[in-house]
Amino acid sequence: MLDPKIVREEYAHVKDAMNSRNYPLNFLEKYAQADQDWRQLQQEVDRLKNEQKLLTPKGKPDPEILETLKKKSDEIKEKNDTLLILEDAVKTAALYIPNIPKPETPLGKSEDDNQVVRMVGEIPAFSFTPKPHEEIGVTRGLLEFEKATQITGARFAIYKNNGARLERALINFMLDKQRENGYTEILPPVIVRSQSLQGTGQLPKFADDLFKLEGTDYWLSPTAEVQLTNLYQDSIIPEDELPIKITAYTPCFRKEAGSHGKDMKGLIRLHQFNKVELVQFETPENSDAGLATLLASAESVLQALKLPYRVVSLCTGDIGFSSAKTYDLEVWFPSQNNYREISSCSHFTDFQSRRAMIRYRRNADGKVAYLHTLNGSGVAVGRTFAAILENYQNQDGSINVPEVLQPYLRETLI
RNA sequence: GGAGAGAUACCCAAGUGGCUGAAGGGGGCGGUUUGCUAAACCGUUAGUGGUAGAAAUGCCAGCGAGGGUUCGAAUCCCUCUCUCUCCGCCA
Repeated sequence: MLDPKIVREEYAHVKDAMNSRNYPLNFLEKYAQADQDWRQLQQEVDRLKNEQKLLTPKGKPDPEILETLKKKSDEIKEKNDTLLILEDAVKTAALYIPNIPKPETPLGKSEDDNQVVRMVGEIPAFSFTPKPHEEIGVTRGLLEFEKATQITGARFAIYKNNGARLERALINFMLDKQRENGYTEILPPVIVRSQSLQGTGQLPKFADDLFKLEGTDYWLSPTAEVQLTNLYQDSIIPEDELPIKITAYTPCFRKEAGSHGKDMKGLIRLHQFNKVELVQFETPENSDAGLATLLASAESVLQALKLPYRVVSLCTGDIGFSSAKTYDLEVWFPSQNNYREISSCSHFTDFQSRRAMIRYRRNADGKVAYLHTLNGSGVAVGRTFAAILENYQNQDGSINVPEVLQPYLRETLI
């Protein structure tokens, strides 16, 4: 949610921001109008309520005053009904307006305008044609897709034997790594309620991307960002406790609506996947530095695994709804001869903290203010699994186990 | 799943229609006393959300959440959520 004051006072700037995102202006316009109407009537109703209060005697009112009070009450009731409708309109409209990109976010219309910030690691040279991970995984008995389709449906996978062990090793490795990086480990529920999804920005606009449990207000969480960020919903944190850095491994569930036919093979795009998530709460002064820390923490996983990757700064047309600035980490997939997203590290400014009411008490003046939230994958486990299979494959189909995983897996070759 | 009890401010707790945005206690903060500490005593202390304002400050909301009754609701009615106790079931 944007600061209402900014929308009122810097309307042109907000409008530019929406344009830079290719975001239709009608949401903003609708909001601005509703906001104006609502404030006007709010003042009117407040005034009437105050009059009513002043008129009300301490004990039982005499008949004459009672008449006046009744009239006043009717007037208030009528206007208040309208006010409630307007208030609802303002609140709803506000939830559909995306965040304002930070000035450093490159301008651009689509992912083609994203900027590669740096490339890290060396792309492996193969003396043979590298196979795609789903082929290696199935041949090697690590993955099974057909059975998963029978049991559940398309876009699900089964990990088997050393495959299951590798996935588990990766989860443990990543959590340990993030603990070294200063993140406190959390094991949250994977089911969340609407309000939490609204707090982080998935609802109300992106309900179609989520699985809802029938007959309840429960949803399968699409990312632990939801649980971790909402761990502090509706709270006021003393400044001394900041930054708060937390991490969690969770399964994530996404409908992948609108991506029919895309990435149908392998582990790249599933309805259920494992992810280690990083969430950070920072003061506005420290949040930019916080994003750098978060990004470095995500990168540390890929560096330790010696997977080649690049850092991409997403342009205004490509950053997510809630984000003001996003770096994607993209890992090298030899079979696709391309980089694929494995982590997305975002700066949300006070957008989520306004929605979820996450505030902090400033040391300087004792006042309460919205803090800044950041999050990123640290990193997507399934895609890391896939990247290891592809980058560490041998001609005979075996896979070298990355050195840092060997203590976890107790194998050097699988 | 069955039966019952509860949710009031930082904590405990009083409050069944107006003088209560809230008694009392604890805690916190300030002070008196004191060699220091403790005790005692005196004083003081709701955070928050919205809105108007350059600000000082004003106004409105707010007693688990949402509705309703009433001129007026912490108090009466309805729905929901959560917590606790007992029984049943279960990893």
